[in-house]
Amino acid sequence: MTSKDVARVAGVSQSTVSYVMSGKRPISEKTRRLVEDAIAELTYQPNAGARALASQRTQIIAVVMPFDSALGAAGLMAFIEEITLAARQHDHDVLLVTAEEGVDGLRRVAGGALCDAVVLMEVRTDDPRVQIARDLRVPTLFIGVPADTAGLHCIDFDFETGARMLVGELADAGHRQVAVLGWGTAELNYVPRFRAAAEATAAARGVVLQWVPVERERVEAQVAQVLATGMTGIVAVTQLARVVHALQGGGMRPGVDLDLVALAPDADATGFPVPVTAVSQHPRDVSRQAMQWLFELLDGNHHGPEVRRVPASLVRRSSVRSH
Amino acid sequence: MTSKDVARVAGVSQSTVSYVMSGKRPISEKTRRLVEDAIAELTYQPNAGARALASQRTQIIAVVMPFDSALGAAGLMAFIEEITLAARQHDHDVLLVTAEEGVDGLRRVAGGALCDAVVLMEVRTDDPRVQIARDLRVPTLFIGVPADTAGLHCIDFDFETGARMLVGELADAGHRQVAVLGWGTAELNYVPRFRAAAEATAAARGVVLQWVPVERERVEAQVAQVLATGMTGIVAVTQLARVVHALQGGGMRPGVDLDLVALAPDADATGFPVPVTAVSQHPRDVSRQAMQWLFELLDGNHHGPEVRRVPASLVRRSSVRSH
DNA sequence: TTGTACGCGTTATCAT
DNA sequence: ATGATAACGCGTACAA
Repeated sequence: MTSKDVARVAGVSQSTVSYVMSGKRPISEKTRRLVEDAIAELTYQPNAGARALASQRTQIIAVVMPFDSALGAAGLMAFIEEITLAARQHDHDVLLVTAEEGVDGLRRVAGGALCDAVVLMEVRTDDPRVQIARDLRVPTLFIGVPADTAGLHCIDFDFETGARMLVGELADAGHRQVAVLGWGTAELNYVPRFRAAAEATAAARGVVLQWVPVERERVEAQVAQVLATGMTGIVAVTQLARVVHALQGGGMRPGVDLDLVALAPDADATGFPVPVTAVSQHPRDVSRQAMQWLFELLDGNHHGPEVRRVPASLVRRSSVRSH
Repeated sequence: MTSKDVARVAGVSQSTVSYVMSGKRPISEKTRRLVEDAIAELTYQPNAGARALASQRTQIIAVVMPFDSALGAAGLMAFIEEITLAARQHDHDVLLVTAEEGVDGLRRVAGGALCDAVVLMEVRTDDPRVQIARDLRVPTLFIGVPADTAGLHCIDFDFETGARMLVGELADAGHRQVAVLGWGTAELNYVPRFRAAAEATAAARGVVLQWVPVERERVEAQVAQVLATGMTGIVAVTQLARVVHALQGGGMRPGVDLDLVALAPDADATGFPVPVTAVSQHPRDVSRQAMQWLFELLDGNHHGPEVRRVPASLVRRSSVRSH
């Protein structure tokens, strides 16, 4: 089924069929109906390859995705879901690219004209893909803020403000020293961003901050170690479930024996007997805004390169004693 | 950068470039080097649209995916990861289609020649997409077994055997009545499959089976209700984390005060203080085998329509008292 | 072993 | 308002 067939059935020229579909030319009501009827009768659908070749537009967004993220599987799925939804709303599809393909993956999808734009997740502080992205023929959106953002479009959750809020909350509760159960890596872009802001806030508020790089399999031991020092102000930024487990194991009840705040999705923070005061990374907001921006770029609304942050907000629950 | 440019630089014809890349024609060592050097020099990459148009092959697999699955986010990610990896190994890419698009999504990607094949997840017992898939121009693989499989290619985990193993394990442990904390819906294809097998096994072993359709937010209450009946043999097929929590809350220790078996990924089953005897759905095995099959179909190895099952296996851990 | 020429199904520029 | 017609970039039958 090609547009030629439609043209034959409708008794018009092939180009008329094309113009009826694109609406880029005034068409008389009569021939419009003729063509539309033929399209319906033949259940015609334009060939994506031919359209891409002729129009230089694939209607495809490539998404470079990590498979094990500090966000967790649920966070990743939320990202993908929002991105796909937004794409479809703009008549685009989503092509999945694994982070494992690295720099080559970027080159492949952009260079081969497989896509009209790229969304890059789980950006590293010093990310080799940044270099490539700068002179790609397609607009590229970074979810995350690498060290050198010159010429880039970056958007991310405002980890800095989030860190300030969490440390501030414990400082407000009267703590003079707090432990931050932090990420074990420093490569992910937001880790140093979060950490620096947390430490600056601590310094400004006159509290001593101890950064504990959490290892997935040693959470219990590490929490026990922190508790042993008599510390009663804790910020958990990852592995919240295991941390809560470990605290309970140590006989310490959040909101009673100690104060716990977390960086975690609302679903996670409310999933425990004691709901946890937390800042959410709002993965859905981030991806929604990212896609909105991306389509503005595709529509030629040329905002220059820029770094955008999605506002942080803290929700108070019962894991911190009122004061 | 087109193959024409490469041809000019290499001093050969455009078709020679094409044949060098496809290997579908003997090429002299000399011209091969000429062409390959030119390709490298220009960092040439063939245009995907043009290639698809000429070859009638897009090198793209469409994956129709649910965003909230009974599998959980981690299970879904495992599927996507394996599918994407397998696709890349066969020089294909993955296009994401949301289950929300339903029947139209299928028609869109297949009819528009956007993809060479379709993988369909989270199939329902009575799935409207089955009808469409039968006369699609591209091979379609169902992950899951709908009621009417005539003319379809279906593959799934062997839920039937899994059910037998789990109920059998509790029967072996001497239980004369067991509660199955099951899925709350009956629409998903594997729910009735699992349930029927579980009930058949129970009947054959002379045990009374109580099927409890679990509701995400009422797990605690439902577990309490089951415990109140004095039941000490439990099969959890979903929401394992919440179930374990609820049991602990009720003061019942798996492997001590009662016997618990589960249908759950190994990672989940071992994530608790008491590791749980479980049958894993092996999402990675399922998707790997699915993709292998799919590419056999694409390569023209025409196995007829068929239903395949990925073997179940039970791993004994300490949530069941030895006997 | 290599080159020529056509077709794939659109979009878009000329004409009319 | 509509119809020819020329790209778009690649694959491949046909020639040489």
